Amino acid sequence: MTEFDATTIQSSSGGPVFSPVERETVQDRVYATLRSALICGLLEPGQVLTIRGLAEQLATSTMPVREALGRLISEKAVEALPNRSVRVPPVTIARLNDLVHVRTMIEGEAVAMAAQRMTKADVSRVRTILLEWDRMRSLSQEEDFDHEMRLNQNFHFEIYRCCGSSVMLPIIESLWLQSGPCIREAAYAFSEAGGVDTAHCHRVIVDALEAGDAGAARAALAADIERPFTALRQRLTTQGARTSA
Amino acid sequence: MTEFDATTIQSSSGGPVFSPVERETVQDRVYATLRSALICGLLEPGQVLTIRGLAEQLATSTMPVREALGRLISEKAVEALPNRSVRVPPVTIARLNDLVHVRTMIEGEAVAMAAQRMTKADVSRVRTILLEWDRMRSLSQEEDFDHEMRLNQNFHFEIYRCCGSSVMLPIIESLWLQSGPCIREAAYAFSEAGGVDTAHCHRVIVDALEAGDAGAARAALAADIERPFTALRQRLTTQGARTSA
DNA sequence: TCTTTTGATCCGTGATCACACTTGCTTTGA
DNA sequence: TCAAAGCAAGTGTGATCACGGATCAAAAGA
Repeated sequence: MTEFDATTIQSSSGGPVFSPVERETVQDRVYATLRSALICGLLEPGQVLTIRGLAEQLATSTMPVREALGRLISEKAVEALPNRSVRVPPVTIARLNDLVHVRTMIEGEAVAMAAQRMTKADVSRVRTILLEWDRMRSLSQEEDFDHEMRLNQNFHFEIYRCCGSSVMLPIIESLWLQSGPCIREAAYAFSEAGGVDTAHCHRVIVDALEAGDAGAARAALAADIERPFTALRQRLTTQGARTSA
Repeated sequence: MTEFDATTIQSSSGGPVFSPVERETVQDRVYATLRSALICGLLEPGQVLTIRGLAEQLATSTMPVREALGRLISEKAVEALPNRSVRVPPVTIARLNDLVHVRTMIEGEAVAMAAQRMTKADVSRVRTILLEWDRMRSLSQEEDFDHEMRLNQNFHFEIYRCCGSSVMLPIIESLWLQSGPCIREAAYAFSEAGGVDTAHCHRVIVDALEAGDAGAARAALAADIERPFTALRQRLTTQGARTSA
């Protein structure tokens, strides 16, 4: 099985020339689009999504959309109302605290595991993301939230991928999907309070990873997760029942 | 909103007569059927599932089946092969260790949280399940694995429901879905080694919950999760590549 | 006898349609 | 003027069909 057939095309170095082409279905593209929109917070909490509406916007039939929505529902990224319509979950303080607690526990374990498994190459790959981040900050004065959130996501998942648990990764992805709609607002709220600490936080994490200090990495990540949510929590408690309608 | 309309039918005691009827779609029934089969280990690891085949067995069209399978795929209960066919994930030692580790962490946190929140009524409800278990064991000499696994599931989730985290519950359900196909074989393997300790384990858990001792509850649960898997792990290492084909 | 090719069959994907239910607005009545 | 009935547009669910790709077995060739 691990041997190549006699007819397998090989390069002069002995390796195979072609890697399998990826076959992306329409459903996959729809799912990826919605998922990205959810994680980046482009969809407002409480917003109702209709199959036909999304199908029209995405210029497909209803079929790929309903299956993509079904996947998102079972990942708790969107919720199915008893009317059988679906909406992105509204943000409440209870749900916020719940998400922060679970994320701290699970992602904390992931970085702790990663800290004891990451090679020098792994760490330097993560540092590269931080460098790109710094360059972006210095170049563009106006803040590009979409790019920043994508870099943040890459930073974290580059680490999580090193934890060695293929069971944990999908769980963490689901948690990010659930906290995505909050995060955007949280990022805004936090940016006002001064977002430079985020970079500092990330640097502490990488240092801990490089030193193989699992406890320090876990603590630094906990701070990183907790920080934007405290700002959002304050905003929710003060202006109260705005999103509860 | 909390007031009844003037036209709301009320009983003589003042309460409403009718509660909302549940609307179960075909897709929900298909999903529930597959899910139950998966958790109870009725489906063999590595087995390939076809949409048309399941639709024929369940006497429906392909539509509800493909959507139910889509949900199960995104919950990692089954896996999608590059051929676009789906199968029950095969059992490997690495996956086994991964599942045990993650389950111990997450479910351990859940029982620890539950230990500090459960009321006397909650604890007695859990004890009732153990009593039913004892009665079942004493009555039928031949072992009814299906019933036993359902009681085990009820026991654990009755506790987890008390942890107060609506984010954790779906994650734990997904983990059970993933370890279901292994568990059946593990239960067989463990039953030979003497399964009376399971009842003891559960009793220790309930005692810890009643005392509100989070640490003891977590430790007892960890032992409960670990035990059947060690037997299965031994079996896999000895007879080796049986399921790897 | 073994390899290769060809053909039929099966399967997943996506499109389209019919049906039942919900929703929101208009009309009708007091 | 207001509330209730009625109507119409919109939505999710499920069935059916067409199309492209995958799989497997039989047949043709070396």
